Amino acid sequence: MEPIYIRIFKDIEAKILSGDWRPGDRIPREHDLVDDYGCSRMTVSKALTALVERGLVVRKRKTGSFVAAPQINRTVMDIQDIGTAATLAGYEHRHEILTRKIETLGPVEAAQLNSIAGVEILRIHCLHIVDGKPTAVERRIILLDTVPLARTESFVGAPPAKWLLSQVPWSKAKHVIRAVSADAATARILKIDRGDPCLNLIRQTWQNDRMVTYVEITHPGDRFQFAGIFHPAESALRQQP
Amino acid sequence: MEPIYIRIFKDIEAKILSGDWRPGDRIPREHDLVDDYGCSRMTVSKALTALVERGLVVRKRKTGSFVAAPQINRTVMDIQDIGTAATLAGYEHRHEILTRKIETLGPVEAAQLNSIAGVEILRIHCLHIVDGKPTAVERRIILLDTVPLARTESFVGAPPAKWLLSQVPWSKAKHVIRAVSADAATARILKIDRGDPCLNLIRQTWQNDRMVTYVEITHPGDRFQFAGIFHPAESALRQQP
DNA sequence: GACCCGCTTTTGACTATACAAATAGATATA
DNA sequence: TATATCTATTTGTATAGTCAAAAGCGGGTC
Repeated sequence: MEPIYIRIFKDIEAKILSGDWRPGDRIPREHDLVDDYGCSRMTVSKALTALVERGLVVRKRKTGSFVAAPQINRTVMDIQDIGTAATLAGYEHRHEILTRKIETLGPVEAAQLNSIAGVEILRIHCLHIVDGKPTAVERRIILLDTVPLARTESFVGAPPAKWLLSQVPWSKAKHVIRAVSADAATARILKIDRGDPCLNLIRQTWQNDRMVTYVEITHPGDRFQFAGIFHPAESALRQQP
Repeated sequence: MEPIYIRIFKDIEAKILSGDWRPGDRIPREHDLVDDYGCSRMTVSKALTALVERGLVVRKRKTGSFVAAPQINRTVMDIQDIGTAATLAGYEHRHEILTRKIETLGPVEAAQLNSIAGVEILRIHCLHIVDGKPTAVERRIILLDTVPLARTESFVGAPPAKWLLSQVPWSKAKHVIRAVSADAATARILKIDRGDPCLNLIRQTWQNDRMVTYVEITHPGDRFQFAGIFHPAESALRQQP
């Protein structure tokens, strides 16, 4: 028999991850959940505390509890929203959409992504420019099945990573980081020499086992690095500021 | 006024991070903590739950709660114990200590590491060989002040990363990941060509604001990558298996 | 309008207690 | 001796409340 607080946790998590409750939505008050589940407030509170810890919920006295804005707040992901990182470091950042087209996923790529051939995808190539210098090429595939709104999104206002994050909470992410030599096309776009070392990041994201996006980001080795400071303690205890 | 459960959390955390209570040591029973702090068992339990979440404590019915074996279980770190990663992937792994000497930290390096010149350090160069191929050069500095036992450790049995982990729990870590070209020395050791792309990882670790170690690991780009799958949910709820 | 005051809602911390589940160690049995 | 059974200990979940702190809201005063 599953503990009640875990049932509550999973129920709410499911509502959020499925997109049923969207970022900013208010979630039921503790008292209502007490009524719904027929349990004590401590039990509800335990579930909500875990959801805050998980990063899906924010709570505020008097106002209530809300679905949190999805955030890349853990693990490597911290490092990888180029725009935010650049802004934080005090640099000016802009991006250019190089190509943007709707296709169907071919069999080879489907196998590679562990997805199914024939589904509709949006393929985007995007260049990131930080401090006036080309700093990353982003080659991305978005599954239109999972994110239908992407079909009409131009990505001019916010780059794909940022836009996606505001649309879809992720439940699983896979990363690969490697060093590669620049191929001809990449070298031309980034204005570096062929063969120069590049930092290559691949990220694939799922929402409840439905693939959301696959992206490969290539940085010139001399113009970018991933950096992060980790205090493992911080996450466990979160006193209000 | 700080909540009691946070006081308990911090007290125990401090005992563990200072090395006062060592991995495997039993920590006071909940009932004893109740007496010590003059609070209810629920409050103690909340603190202990947070410590489990933080990864510092394991609890077991009937037997009690214990200081957890330090583990690299979060963030990028998952990926970076070469030996473990190699073994998991089914490869044979061994390492060779190339050089090992005790020095004092020079002013330039001290500034670079944000440490103080003149302190005694152990400098180690180490080669990692996976599946018969040289896969990483590790250049490491260990502060003998913080880790006195390192003075007499040969690192033949366990490579420095693993040995350190068993000795010192970390409270803060800083990472940098970049792509670089192999310099002459690195190329020779790794048996690659000068200029080949390499994945370069720098990690600096502290225990309570005392620096523990600084390490730079260089991988041939074609022979190594960091990969990881993240389920942000897992950490928040930890049901007993 | 600008400011202060108090009311009300909602979460935050905590208590004292109860019973359940796991299990190490002792005891009894074949 | 080996195995099954019991028991005591310790954590795990849950209850049903209390009091406190934050903060939105409205009213009154100047």
